[in-house]
Amino acid sequence: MPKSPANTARSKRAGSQLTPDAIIDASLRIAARGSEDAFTVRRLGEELGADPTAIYRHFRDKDELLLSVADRTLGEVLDSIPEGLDWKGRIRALADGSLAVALKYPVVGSAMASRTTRRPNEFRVVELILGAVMEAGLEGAEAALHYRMVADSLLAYVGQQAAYFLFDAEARAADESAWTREYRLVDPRALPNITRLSAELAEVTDEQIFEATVGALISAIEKRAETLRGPKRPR
Amino acid sequence: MPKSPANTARSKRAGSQLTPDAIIDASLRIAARGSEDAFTVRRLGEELGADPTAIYRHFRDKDELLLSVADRTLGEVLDSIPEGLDWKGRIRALADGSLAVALKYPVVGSAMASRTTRRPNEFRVVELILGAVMEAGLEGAEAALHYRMVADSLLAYVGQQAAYFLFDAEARAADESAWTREYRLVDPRALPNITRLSAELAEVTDEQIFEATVGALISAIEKRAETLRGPKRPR
DNA sequence: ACGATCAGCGCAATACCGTTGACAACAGCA
DNA sequence: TGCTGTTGTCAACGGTATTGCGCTGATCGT
Repeated sequence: MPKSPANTARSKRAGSQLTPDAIIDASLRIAARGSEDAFTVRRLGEELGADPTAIYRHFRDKDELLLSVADRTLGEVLDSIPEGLDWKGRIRALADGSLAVALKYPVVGSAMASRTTRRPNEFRVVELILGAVMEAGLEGAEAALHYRMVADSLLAYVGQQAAYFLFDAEARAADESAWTREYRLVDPRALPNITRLSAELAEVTDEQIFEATVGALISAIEKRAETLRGPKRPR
Repeated sequence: MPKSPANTARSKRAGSQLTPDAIIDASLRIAARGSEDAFTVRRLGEELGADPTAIYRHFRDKDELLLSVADRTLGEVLDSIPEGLDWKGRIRALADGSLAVALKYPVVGSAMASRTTRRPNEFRVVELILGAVMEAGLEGAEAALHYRMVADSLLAYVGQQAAYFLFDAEARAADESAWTREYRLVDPRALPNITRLSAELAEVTDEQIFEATVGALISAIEKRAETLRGPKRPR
């Protein structure tokens, strides 16, 4: 019963066509097709040219596969972050990279928004954010709290964007035109602010919103660090 | 054979036992049971004492039902916000109320995080947030942008919390103990920050994180309003 | 007052989905 | 050579949302 003793000496005769990595690759190919192609076990089998259920020889269930896929994409994000940035730059790079990869593989981004993979690359992300908030000047419980703020907010936001992106283009277009249209048709007496700002509301872009959100998180860290540093020498 | 003798009174034109409101009520009862009871069409039929497919006489599909349910809960949130609060108070009340109701009906909260209902109560929320950011001193495109920042961030965060809450208690407990356990077992050379802060990381509470996040959003609005107001009279 | 209409409901069936158990082929080892 | 365990295939199960058909009973027109 060589169930899973660590030795295994993988060199010898990996008699299988299917490897975890190959399955993850195929999953990413499907995920990259977004809403045009559902990410199902059967579809995955097709992509691999194998029986769908063969996947269960390598992953306990679809959830475990998804976690592995998510960890791979997390690695993509981390590797895209250049060296030598200051703490704000690292957080911005992490945010931008996360959003980009979540929109590239929307199914993964949306499914993992409320999960924790507990795999290697997740720890690297934690380490990165913690390092950033500590460089900003926070310590101990304050650093831990602000790490969670950044991580949770970012993950939630990015996951939500991915889920929204997963709507097929048709439904999304209807959704957005409805916004601009219905905002103008609203009762001006009951909803004066919407009426007044209907034009501006229609013109806000996702990029602006994301930038503002990330900026808010960074400012919060900065401000907290200043407050904690300041009391001896009030400015 | 009329299904159940109960209704009768229903004067005219309401020969049906099932009404949209009754279905929404039943949906909320199921949703309130969280992860103990899946929110499926079949279960809903059971709850109503009717055939599951009868629901389709009142809602086009499950999605439309969910949107209606979500709008009802949005109303709950809005009605819980007291009069006479300043803009910060109103945003905090909206945030707290949204989180509370999303945790009360986690299935609804998680499913609607990336959707827009385009129903009456959603407009009321938009109006409320817009009013708040304008009272804070923002106008036009700036007001629209910061409304979206607050709305999107809040919805995403709250939805993510609801989704996480939906994990059954067993899995969640394993998840959390794993956090505290694995953070201590991590390689201290590769991940020094995690190692150093493992104790503090385990002690951060959800309430602290939510408070910090909402505070960051409010601060961002305040700061932006100051910047825009300030240029003539730099402090 | 009576018959026609028709909305609301139950029932059976459809098309998916993830997952499992039994079986066959095949590699490595004794 | 035969044993054993891994890996892929196949068929099937129980779950999901949804749809088409037929019945029934209340409503309405006459």
